[in-house]
Amino acid sequence: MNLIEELQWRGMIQDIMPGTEEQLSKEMTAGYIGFDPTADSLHIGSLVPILLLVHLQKAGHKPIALVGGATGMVGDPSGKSEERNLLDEATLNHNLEGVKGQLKKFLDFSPSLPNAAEMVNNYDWFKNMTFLQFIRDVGKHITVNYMSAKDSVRKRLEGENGMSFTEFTYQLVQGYDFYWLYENKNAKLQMGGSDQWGNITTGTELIRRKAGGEAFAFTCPLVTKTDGTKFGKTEKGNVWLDPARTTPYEFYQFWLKSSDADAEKWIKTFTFLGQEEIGSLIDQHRHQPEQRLLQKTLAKEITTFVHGAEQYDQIINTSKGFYGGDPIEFINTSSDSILLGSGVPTSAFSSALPVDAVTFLAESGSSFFSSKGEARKMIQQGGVSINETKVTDPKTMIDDSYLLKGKYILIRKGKNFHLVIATSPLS
RNA sequence: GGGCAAGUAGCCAAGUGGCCAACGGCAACAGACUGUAAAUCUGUCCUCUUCGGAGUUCGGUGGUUCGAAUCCAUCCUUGCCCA
Repeated sequence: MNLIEELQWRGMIQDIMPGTEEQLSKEMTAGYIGFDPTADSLHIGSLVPILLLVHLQKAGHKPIALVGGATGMVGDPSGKSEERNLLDEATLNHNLEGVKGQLKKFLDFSPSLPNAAEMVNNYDWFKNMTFLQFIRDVGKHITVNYMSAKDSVRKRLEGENGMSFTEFTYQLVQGYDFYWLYENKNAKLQMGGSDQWGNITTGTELIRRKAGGEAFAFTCPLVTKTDGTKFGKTEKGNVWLDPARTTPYEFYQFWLKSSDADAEKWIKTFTFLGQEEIGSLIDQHRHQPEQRLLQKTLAKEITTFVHGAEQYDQIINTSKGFYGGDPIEFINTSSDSILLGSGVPTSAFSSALPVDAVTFLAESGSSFFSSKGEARKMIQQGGVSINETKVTDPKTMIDDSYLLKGKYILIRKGKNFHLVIATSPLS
């Protein structure tokens, strides 16, 4: 199975330019993907592009990860119905560093490799480019008619919000990236999410017209959930790759909670397991869905890939402790480092016990209960347990007798476990 | 610069003088059912609350009125058309 066939099987190819497969089987090819520095960490939406680069490298080709120091200053209109706000330079630089640091973990940059991965920043070739230079050397080759025909542009022209010249220019800026990499790094392939197709083809067009060369591209479908809601969100927001933003434990739990239908799709896309193995996993899962074998495997593979095997072991231990048996028992018998190490959501309670349950929850420092009113409502709806006992009366008093190991209290909102550390218990 | 249209809660979107914290849908959270699924049904969903209420909203500001998201003036933003 060649690279394209494999990616197709994994459901990672949406559009592909004719000749791409031939190019890839002909010679070692450098291919790139751009990452936007819209935040200082990538989130799991960027995982698919990262995996594309990894697959590319595994197949013997050279992956180039481009961070958009220049394009990030402009703002990609693709998939956006409104004009984007520009980031200031300090934020941009901060984000760039964060994103670069993460990308480094996933690819092999060893200089000894013939197909060593490379990281570039398009700011490097744009910083000295003048406006006049750009419109003479680049803009001249592409017609406005061509640019306007792109979906990302057309939708905005037809829509109610219009589009600034800056965003209109974006595809040309990105197109020039491809051209530059083609000329300087011999990059003949660009990949990206399917929303990037329009921008990508502007690049190949530019290469054709300006350099008389031929370049290739394919895109991957955007990851969706079967129920149509947005992928990659939890109660607390985006799922990030940065353990400081989304703890490995929460990361693992995100995948573990995926639905059967999603798990079947995602295990192909997000893991490196082979066709046969996945086939048999799906088969087993269908016979015994309650085992959640697919979800467990999916979560294990991705968590290991992103956070490492050691973290995974710790998480699995914690997860089993909380969900498998008796959480109270687990807390009582585990060391602090095991309890806290992998990142079960925790918070510190700072007032003195005893207090009533509502106040306790509201002041637990937890993002799960933002106010007394909310805590009360949750209790009244039957959504709160303290130390695994459902709280039904908002006036329940929480005192020292609730403390586990003299300092912990286990709160549960819905199915989320949450550890509160009482720091100043009444004695 | 001129003409027309629009700006409502996280998003979409009703309301066009009092019954409006504002119909409905989506998303989100919780409950039941389950497999830490999905689907379905139920509740919550501006903020705070001693659950009795209290406070702040409908682009901004001023006005008319007993009373405005709704009327008037003006400003801002956006789109379309004309110059």
